[in-house]
Amino acid sequence: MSRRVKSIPSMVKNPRLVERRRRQIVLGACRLFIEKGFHKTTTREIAKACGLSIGTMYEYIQSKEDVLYLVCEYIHDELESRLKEAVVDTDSGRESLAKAVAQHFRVMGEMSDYVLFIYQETKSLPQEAMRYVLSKEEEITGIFEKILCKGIRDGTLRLDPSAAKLMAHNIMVMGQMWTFRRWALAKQYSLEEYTRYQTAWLLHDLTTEDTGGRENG
Amino acid sequence: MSRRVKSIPSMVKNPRLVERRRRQIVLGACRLFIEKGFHKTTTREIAKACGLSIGTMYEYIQSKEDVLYLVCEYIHDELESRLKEAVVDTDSGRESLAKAVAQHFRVMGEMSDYVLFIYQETKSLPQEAMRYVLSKEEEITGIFEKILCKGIRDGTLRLDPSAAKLMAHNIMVMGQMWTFRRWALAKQYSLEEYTRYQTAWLLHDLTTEDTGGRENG
Amino acid sequence: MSRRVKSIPSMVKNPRLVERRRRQIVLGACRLFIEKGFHKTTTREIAKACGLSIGTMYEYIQSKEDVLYLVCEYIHDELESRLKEAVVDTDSGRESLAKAVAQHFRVMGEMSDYVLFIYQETKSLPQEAMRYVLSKEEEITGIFEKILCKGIRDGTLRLDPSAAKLMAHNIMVMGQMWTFRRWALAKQYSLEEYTRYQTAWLLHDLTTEDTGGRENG
Amino acid sequence: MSRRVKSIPSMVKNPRLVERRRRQIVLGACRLFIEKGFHKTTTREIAKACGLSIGTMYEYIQSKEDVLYLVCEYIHDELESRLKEAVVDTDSGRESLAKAVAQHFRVMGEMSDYVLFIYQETKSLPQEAMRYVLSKEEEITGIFEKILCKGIRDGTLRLDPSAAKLMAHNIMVMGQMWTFRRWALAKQYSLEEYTRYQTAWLLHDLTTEDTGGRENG
DNA sequence: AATGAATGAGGATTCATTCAT
DNA sequence: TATGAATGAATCCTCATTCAT
Repeated sequence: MSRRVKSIPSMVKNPRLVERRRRQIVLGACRLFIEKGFHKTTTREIAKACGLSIGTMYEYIQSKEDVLYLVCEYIHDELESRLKEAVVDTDSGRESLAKAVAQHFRVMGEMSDYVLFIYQETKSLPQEAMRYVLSKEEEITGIFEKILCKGIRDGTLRLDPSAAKLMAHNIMVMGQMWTFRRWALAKQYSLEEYTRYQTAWLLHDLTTEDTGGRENG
Repeated sequence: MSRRVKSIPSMVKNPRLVERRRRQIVLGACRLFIEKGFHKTTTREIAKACGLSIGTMYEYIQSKEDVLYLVCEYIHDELESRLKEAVVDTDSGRESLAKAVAQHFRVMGEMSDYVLFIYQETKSLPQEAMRYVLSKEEEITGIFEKILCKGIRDGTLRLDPSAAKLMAHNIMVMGQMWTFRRWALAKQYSLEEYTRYQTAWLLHDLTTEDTGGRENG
Repeated sequence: MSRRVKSIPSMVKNPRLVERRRRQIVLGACRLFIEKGFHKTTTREIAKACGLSIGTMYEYIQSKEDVLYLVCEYIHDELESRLKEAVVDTDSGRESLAKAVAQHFRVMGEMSDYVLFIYQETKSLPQEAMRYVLSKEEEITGIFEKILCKGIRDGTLRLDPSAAKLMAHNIMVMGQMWTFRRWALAKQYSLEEYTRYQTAWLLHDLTTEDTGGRENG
Repeated sequence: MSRRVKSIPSMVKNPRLVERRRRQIVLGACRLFIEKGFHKTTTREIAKACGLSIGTMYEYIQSKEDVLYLVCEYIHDELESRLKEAVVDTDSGRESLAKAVAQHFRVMGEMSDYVLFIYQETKSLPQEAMRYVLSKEEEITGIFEKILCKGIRDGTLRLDPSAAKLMAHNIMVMGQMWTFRRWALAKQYSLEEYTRYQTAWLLHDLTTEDTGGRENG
């Protein structure tokens, strides 16, 4: 929940302008990074893509890695806000989960390339920036965790509370999986089918009695 | 099952030697790639790590990307053979699945770094090599698919046959997930707990009646 | 004696303002140049150090080299005026020399960093500016030359008149030497000892009979 | 006396070759540095001047500053060895001094540009390298100090022993002075006249009775 | 087969200076 | 007058690959 964003220093003072230019940079870079990957994209290409001169671009960032960070941050923000759209506090846990999962799959379908990119390039971030990006990922996962806990409390979901976090991660991955296995999955399933199967599995299980680590122990 | 390995040309004729040298290269490079990533590792470093001179190394490969390919291939072979160890044809589908899943989680736990690497750097392969690596991934997934189908046939597993492939992918990802979410999961779960929860979920579901895409449709 | 200062054009008309701003620039830049050297100091840093915006600063100069020139000029002016403080026309040559030399050493001790800077960066000036700075150096040397000539005329100093200019340079260098050899000299001598030894040598020689180029010829 | 040269790492293993190439680099760079100064010389220019490709050059150095160091080292070595040529152990202190001073002035006359360069660019060296270069300068100064001490011991020179080091520095500077004040001195004196006057002054003083710091104390 | 020196295109970044506001 | 955002040529350095020995 902490809004402590790693802030990147800029030579330019006007914060409004900084924000606008950085948005330009992010949008330009994002497209390129997804197309060619971070390492194979040159700073010159980024500058061109965002309509700034190389010098101007460097007024708003300190290094190419900063651009990567900005892009990751942007994608995560986008993912988070779009997921939150679907979460309404008045719903029951089960309803809330169903909606959130549906939205999650929808967003993953739409932002497929972005999520794949995050998966592949987060590791290229410097330490600190990476930590921030990962914490953001955890935060988003936390949305599902909270919903699951609510469902446990209001009795609409059946789940060992100590497995709630794990299940939240499972849900996250189940959505993201479309992005990094699409090359194989799409041969047989449409996104809709995929979503339907996965959702069914998920909700069926969470609605059925007796789950969670005791059978195999 | 296609053994059509993309073969990399070598200047050296003696195939025995080629194989030995390439093994050297793979082992040296693998360590470096995992430590620093493909792009941040230089060919000089690889040569040093595998105890060959730069010149000699280039007698056995044509480009740095070839090394990446060799490493990916090596990892996949390793993964596949270790998974296959646990698969015995005489078991029932359910037994076979239980064993394969257990082994899968075990291997993922042990080869964590390797799998993460595959996730992050496959994209850096040139087209053709990437296709091969992906086909290999599909092949491994196929092992689970086959087990699932067997279980469906012999009645020990309950699953919509058209969801078998999807479930196979789910199993694959569930194992790999430990590699790319360990940073978050390990805060709360040990690998053993993780394995237990996930396995339980999986098998519980596949043993329970009525799964697969109808509820939500 | 020539007051033909190379004048640097300014966009600003008000000469009072120009002078004030340039003083700001010189003081800010001087500190930075001494700390980091001319080349490693950026115009942005200079602007910041003198409390002006980059744009404003450039209203008062035409190039970074202009700043260097202004700083050199400032240092030379400072050196000259402080040296002249100690020169009184009514003294005999010998007395005058003793006082001037003492003051010279004192000033060199105090302005050590400045003098060192002049030694190291004058060469970075453009042709014309360099010529001016050198002429200024000659002018200061001229002060000693005049004193020596006076001493020759009034009989209080013994020196081949044709060696007067050379001896003036020697005196100059003897003072400046503390600035560029302090790293070695200060290990063994304090500034006071240094001054005493050097002054003694100098005056002893100029008071003794028969010096100057005949013995060795 | 310590021959502990700061050794610069090279990618190339053959030490003979390293030495040869570095000599090329030094000679090429030296000329350029003297012409244009260190900062205004680009690495490409250096590479061209020494007949190596930029890549090859960087096999033998690690940074542009390394080249500066090599050049400074080269100049100092040259200066030292040429000065030592003139020093013979069997001479008396006085004779030895006369010869050394003469040689010193001769060398300074010939290597004028080199010495000036050392004066102006030593400061651009990184810490450690600078320390080495300065220690070398002290070492050369030590040659004169030893001669002076010898002269004091054998009675051929009259000098307060505690001023010996200072006088050694004076001699060094007196020679170098031609390099950084030639622009003014040469207007009136030829190098020969200059040498004659300075030598006379120096030796006259050291041969006369009673010098050194007591008169003014 | 093995070696490692040579190559140079290409990349990230800096910074003096300009100019519209 | 003052400002500071914009510019892009210029710079140092890296590194995959080649090829003579």
